[in-house]
Amino acid sequence: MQPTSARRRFERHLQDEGLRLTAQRVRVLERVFCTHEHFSAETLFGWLRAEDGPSVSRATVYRTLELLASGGFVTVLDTGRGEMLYEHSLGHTHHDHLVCTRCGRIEEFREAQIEKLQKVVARKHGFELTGHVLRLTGICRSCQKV
Amino acid sequence: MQPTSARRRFERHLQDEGLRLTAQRVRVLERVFCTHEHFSAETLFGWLRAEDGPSVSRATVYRTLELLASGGFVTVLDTGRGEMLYEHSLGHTHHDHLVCTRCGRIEEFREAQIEKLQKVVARKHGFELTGHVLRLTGICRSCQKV
DNA sequence: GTAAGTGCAAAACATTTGCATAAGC
DNA sequence: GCTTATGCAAATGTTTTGCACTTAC
Repeated sequence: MQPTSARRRFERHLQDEGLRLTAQRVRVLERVFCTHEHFSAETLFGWLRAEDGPSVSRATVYRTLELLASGGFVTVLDTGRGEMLYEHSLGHTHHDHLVCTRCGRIEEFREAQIEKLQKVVARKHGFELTGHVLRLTGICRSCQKV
Repeated sequence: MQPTSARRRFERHLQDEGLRLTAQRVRVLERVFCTHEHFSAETLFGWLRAEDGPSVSRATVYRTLELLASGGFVTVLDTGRGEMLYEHSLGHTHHDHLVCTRCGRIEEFREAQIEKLQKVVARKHGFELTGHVLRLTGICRSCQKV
């Protein structure tokens, strides 16, 4: 998905929800769609600060990330160490992560069968499934050689 | 696993690692093995405070939980809400969790088929699998009614 | 006796919030 | 103009840390 297309969608989303289109919201959205890495709110705030100076406040970065997450523009990935990571999600199909505990390398995977089984488990427990975190940890191919 | 047996193992573990057996460490271990619930460091600190008064400091609770986790006496469960939960793990078979995002309720499940698929995914990516985090989030039966 | 462990309070850290000001619609 | 969004700084909540004191070995 192109950044411009993301922006157009975002503008439509704001309008649909009766929210205002502000320079800060647009700037956050565009910066988010400039990167394919995973990033934290704090990291994003740092990027904006470095690139534009004090154009968007820390509070607004947090508030806008929440807005983007609820609108499906970014997905949240819980690292398991007290901070949330984000990644833009338009044009990305859902995936989970494999993390190398030695070098930190992150690979993505898709496994429909696992998704299906998760639904079965949730139903069995009477839960209405809203999301999941699946992170496989291990040693990647190149670290195994060392 | 009986608390006394856990304690014996713990004492052996400390000796093996050249660590000291202190009243605080024993008290934390015993309190941990008294409950089958999931608990946070803060909750555990509260229990100890309520039951014995100021017998173990907050810092020591945190430090001892880390010690217990690294020794495999407790496992850590990341709730995704900025706090870590713990549960004692001796004598428990492996399981994953369902978390209700409304009331915080946690249920355990075991699903061999998912575990098997995880191994397949890891092999496909050339990873040597060492662990995983699988947490399903949703709305539990009683919260759905409200 | 000495190194490891503890307690305390302060610091660190990510995130949230109250409220006055600014700005979209 | 009315209401929402922003910025700031202070508050929050959990976890970590520096350091003097205590204690297991």
